[in-house]
Amino acid sequence: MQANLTMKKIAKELGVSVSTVSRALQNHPRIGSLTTEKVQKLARELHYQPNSRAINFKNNRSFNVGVVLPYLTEQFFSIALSGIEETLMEKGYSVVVMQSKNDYEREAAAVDSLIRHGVDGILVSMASETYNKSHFNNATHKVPIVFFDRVLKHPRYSAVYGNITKAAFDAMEYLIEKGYSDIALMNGPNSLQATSEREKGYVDALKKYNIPVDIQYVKNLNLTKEDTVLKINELLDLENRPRIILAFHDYIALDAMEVCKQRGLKINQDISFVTFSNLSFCTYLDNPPIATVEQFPGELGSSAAQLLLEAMETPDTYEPREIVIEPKLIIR
Amino acid sequence: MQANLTMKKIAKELGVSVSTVSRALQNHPRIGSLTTEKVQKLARELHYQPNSRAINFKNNRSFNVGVVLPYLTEQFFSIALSGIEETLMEKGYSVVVMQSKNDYEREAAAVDSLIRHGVDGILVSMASETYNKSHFNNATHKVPIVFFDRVLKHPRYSAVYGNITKAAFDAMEYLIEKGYSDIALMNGPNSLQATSEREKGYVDALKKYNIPVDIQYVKNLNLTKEDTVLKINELLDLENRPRIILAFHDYIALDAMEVCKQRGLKINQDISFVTFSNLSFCTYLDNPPIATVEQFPGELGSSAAQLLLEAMETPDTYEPREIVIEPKLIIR
DNA sequence: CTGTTAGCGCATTCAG
DNA sequence: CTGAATGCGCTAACAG
Repeated sequence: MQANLTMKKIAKELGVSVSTVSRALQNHPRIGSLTTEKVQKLARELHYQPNSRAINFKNNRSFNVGVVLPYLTEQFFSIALSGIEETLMEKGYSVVVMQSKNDYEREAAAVDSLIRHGVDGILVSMASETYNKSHFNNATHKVPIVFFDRVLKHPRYSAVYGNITKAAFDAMEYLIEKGYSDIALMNGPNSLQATSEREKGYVDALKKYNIPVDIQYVKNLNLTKEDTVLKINELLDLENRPRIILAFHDYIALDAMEVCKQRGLKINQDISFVTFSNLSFCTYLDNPPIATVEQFPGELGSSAAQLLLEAMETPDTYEPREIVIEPKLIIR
Repeated sequence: MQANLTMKKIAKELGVSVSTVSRALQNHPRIGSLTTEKVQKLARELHYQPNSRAINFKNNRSFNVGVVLPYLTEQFFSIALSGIEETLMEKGYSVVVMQSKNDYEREAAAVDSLIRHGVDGILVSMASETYNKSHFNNATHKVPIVFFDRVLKHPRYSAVYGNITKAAFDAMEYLIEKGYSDIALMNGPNSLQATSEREKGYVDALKKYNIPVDIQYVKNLNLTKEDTVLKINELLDLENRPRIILAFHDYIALDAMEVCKQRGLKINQDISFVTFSNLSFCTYLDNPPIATVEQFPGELGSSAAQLLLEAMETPDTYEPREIVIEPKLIIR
């Protein structure tokens, strides 16, 4: 564990100066080929590794990028992270990851910690409990920030997100055209931008087909299982209970399905689901959601990473902007 | 994006020396409380942030830890990573993550890249295709390495892993006591240590109950879907096809179940499954595996992180060692 | 072609 | 109590 083989030692060993070693190691043209050879040979023999901390320091770059997301254990985010990692790795960057657990304090601490750890840029998918944006403002004075999926829409920031309004509209239109009615919406928390967008798509589609919007059919969830159980029960207790439920994501649908089954309803017969995410395991269900909106989390992540790369590598010409990834309705 | 507010500037501003600023900022006792106050006030107003790259350089520490694992998108690993992140975050470390995609070259490149990025330690869950260990040997000269789950057993390295032999034995014993016979094993790739351990537990249990080991019942898979389909078909083609299948993990079981259904077999009636992982969504299946071995990936990750912390913080007294996490058989 | 020097930001030792 | 000087490892401008 000797991390202290510096150029100085190999310079002394060879009786040359440190700068000669430095130059020889980077194949500087103005160094004699004999010297270069000699230096490189010894460096190899001694397993010389340049001290990255010194280089980071000197260049004021770390080639590290921070990622802050709600939960690593949610497949949506781990897929996004995977896309991020692949994109950045190709360009020689490493990914430093932190979980906010949807908590504002943790998110602020994570952003702060990343800055202190010296990352060159930050990717964020916001915590649902984030009510105050000052931690982003502070951070953006030091490094560029790009949001993905759970974005902060503001001219100062770049953001990559799915067109949720259209996705919701398309899903509704598909269902309505298919002849379904009594469609309820189990939406996300108020704090998420996507929640109002999803509601808009839902309402727009109903309006287009002159179907009255029943306010009782629209529920916002806080994403805990208890709340899901509560809200699905409320929906099932309505005198005209919904035939179809548009669910925030697959896990909400699965939890709701359980309640339905307990109450004696047959899935995809008495009641069906459409979800906003396409988790691989749903194909294994005997009665999966009849349709699902694929949001391409890997693309979201890698597009955000691309934007960040641009922001980091050409900061002078970089202008914050938004990229919209079109989700795709998948009929099962 | 001005990342260049140094102590020098605040020293000049206040007409004191840089060293005074440095000391004031760390509440050095030998600095006048007025000066300290004055310095800290200005630092706060100017949003002074110490340059972490300079500090890393000076202390020869980065408080970054590298994690190399096969796939972020596999829930087992994302849960492990989550455990790692939680444990390290508490101690002020950040996590740099890289995927090996089970490829030796990528794994070696990842380890190398982490070293170059200046991490203080590395956690590894080995790629299944890793045949050469020299990248670990090189790395361990610079920073400590701890393996988790897919471990390299060697006195030089610490490792945290599940007791797979016992888990397999327990699962088998449960099945045998329950009266099941004709139990097949869809195991992992040869390259994984756990594969032979699982086979040992399987064989040991059969021997204990004087049941002959049928070599045709034991299949090693390469974890591609095609191979899974191939091997389950081979098993189903046997004249006495298995009644129970012990599967490497849930996704193998799910893919195998599909084939079974296509061939007209009823799951949990004609054929049942037991798996080596407890993925949350299995509880939503209509016919889930009848039992599963919970391996506590989060614990594996956080225990490995603990060992690494010890190795990094008290390198002089640290001795590599192994921690075994006992898996738990969960009957559904 | 190669050596000397300076400097990145900070902590620390040595002087006052 | 405070300032000046030093050095971490490396690169690069400046001199030969």
